[in-house]
Amino acid sequence: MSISGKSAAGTETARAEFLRLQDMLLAADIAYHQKDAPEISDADYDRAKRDYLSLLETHPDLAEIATWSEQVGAPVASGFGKITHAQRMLSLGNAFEDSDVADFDRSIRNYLGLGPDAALAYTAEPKIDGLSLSLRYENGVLMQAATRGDGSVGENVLANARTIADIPQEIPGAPAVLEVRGEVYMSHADFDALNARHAERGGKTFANPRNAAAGSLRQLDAEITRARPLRFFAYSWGELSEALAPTQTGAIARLKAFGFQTNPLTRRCDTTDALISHYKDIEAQRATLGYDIDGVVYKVDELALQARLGFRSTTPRWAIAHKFPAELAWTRLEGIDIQVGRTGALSPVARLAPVTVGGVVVSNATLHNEDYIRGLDSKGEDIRSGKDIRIGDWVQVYRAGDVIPKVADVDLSKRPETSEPYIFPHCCPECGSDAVREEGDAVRRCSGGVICPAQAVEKLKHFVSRAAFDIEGMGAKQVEQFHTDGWVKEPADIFKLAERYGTGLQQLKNREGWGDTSATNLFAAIDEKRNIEFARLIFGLGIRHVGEVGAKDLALHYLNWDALAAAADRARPAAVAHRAADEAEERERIKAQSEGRRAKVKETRDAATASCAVPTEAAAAWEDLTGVDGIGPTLGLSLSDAFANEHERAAFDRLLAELTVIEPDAPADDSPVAGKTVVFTGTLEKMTRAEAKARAESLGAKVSGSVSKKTDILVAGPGAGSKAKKAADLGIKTMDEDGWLALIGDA
DNA sequence: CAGCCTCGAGTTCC
DNA sequence: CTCGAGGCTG
Repeated sequence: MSISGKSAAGTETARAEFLRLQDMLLAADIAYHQKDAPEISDADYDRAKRDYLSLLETHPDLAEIATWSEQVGAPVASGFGKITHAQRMLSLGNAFEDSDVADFDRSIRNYLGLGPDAALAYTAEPKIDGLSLSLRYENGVLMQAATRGDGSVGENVLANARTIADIPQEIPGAPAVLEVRGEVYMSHADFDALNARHAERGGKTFANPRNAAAGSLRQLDAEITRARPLRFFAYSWGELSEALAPTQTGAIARLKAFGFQTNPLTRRCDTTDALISHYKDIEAQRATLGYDIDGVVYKVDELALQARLGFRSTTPRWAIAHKFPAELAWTRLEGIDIQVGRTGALSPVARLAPVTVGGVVVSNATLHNEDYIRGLDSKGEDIRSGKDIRIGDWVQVYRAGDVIPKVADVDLSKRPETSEPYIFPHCCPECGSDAVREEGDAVRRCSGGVICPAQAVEKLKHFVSRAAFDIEGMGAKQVEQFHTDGWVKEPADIFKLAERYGTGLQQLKNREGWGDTSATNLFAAIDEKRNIEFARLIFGLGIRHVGEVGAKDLALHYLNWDALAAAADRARPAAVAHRAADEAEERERIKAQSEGRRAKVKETRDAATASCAVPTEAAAAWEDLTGVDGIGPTLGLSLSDAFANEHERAAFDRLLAELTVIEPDAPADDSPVAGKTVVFTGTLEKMTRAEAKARAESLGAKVSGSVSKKTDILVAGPGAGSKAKKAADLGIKTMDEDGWLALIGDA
């Protein structure tokens, strides 16, 4: 089935062949995704896909009649280029209650140092339920259209954005660089018409306008997007070569003048009461707006204040989304399954009679943990007026944040008489080991450790996941298959796959789910990751409490594997002593409680530590480890345990033998205060303490509350007292607020 | 030592 | 996206 002809006659043949392949792929997708029953073998599917794509390459005109595109789950080699946002596209914090809005206002006033009665204006606008899009204009010409992606890197859907009537192609008189952000959405009327059209032709229909908009915007063929009635509201901006206006309100007016649609329900509000009242207004109009909204967004109006407030790790401090109450649905709870996670956590999942909630059919929902089923929260307080959840119950389901299905409530009047309280298993459903719940812990965990196959599989899934080794073509399914076969028991085995089983690929090729291409691609993808960044390696190990951020912190501190392993080894005696002290303290607490007296915490800890005789070297290594920003005793202990466990350590060594670790660059110092420890004391007149801290940290400085030997700079305002004196005694560089601002170039 | 913020680990559906 | 818990700040 090789196709190469480009002659006129060849083109006719190519066209027919193209349509044949397209039908085959579409049918196979439907069979696979909707009926869960593949009609052709994966090898045939792979071959058809490859031929289809190569035809499309040799005959670009075929794009006009192309309707098949690779689905989610296929290798990421989609037709869209990656775009790194000049300014990150963040999400918003949420408010559900009026009191959350009051908290939002209070924390802003705190941060800015404003009293409760000082003037502070906000804007309020409907939150459109669509997809956000960032449009970049250079010298007034639309150059890029990027989806949000993970917030840092999105996809360029420029060709598709150009087909949207609400998006101007050119903006005369725009700043040299103008990034406009807003929401792509589909109106109810257009959505209904589109689905009717699709249904008529026997095509698939979309579950809701949001999915329809998302599916339309991500078409590889812009002509398909053109036929979809997408719209766009502008509400924000990214990089700008010049400011649009001094206020949010003014900036939105400018965007409107540039030719964008802006939401007519956007209002400026002077008080939180005005915000809430506008929220109620919008909520009342919700059904007649003609498009989906899921709440109201509040923003600080003054842009200078927005700049001062800045951002937390994932959300701006100056904006919040006040969400409408979630849609609810009732259905029957048919069963409760227990899943075993990577750390051994047993999580109950509700199996539900399928029900539509918020435009999506839901048949699974999380039940969180043992206590949640019983009707208790983490503090042991009643959350469902005493009602537990039982199999057979009529339960109320909603999608938390309009995404994750949750079981919220139970209808006791419909409870079967024969029903009994659910008994949470006390042993692991996968390996049979005891499942224990530690004091004060909400989760029950399988104690099987290395012998539990479920934990092993989940650890492997974690290892290949996006933030860890990110091995393309090796997803959950493949990991499960390889593990069942006994080919991959631990991460190191992944790198031995080709050598052990791949000669000629014969064994793999004959398996279900594997074609020639996918096997070759997989081995290439695996080889690619033999060179791995140190932080990804640490994260990939799956040590409890060591997540993406903790792994990065450790990588930056220790720089290479040997240093990390040596630190863990050296600190071991101190780690053991720390745990002994913890346990002694726990025993003392229990004893003190039963004797009705206060626990002697400090004495107990000291005694326990003393009896362990920790060498100074170990104590120093432990101090160094737990002194890393964000690394405390819990994480330190967990790390120490992993390296001290001989099974785990041997597995680490086997893995390391397969890899070349890319070590991080030593921290750059492009700012005069990078890496310095700074203390602020006295009254600050040009900024609040929170602001000063956030600004210093953004420049790579560490801000501390007290002066010590480690302090590099003391910034002393008027009224500085003991700290200034101590700094003088220690000979620490001291400056006033202006000196600091000059140093960091913020004068 | 309490209260905040961030992180980790869990989850669903497309 | 949410919850719980770890770590840091005031």
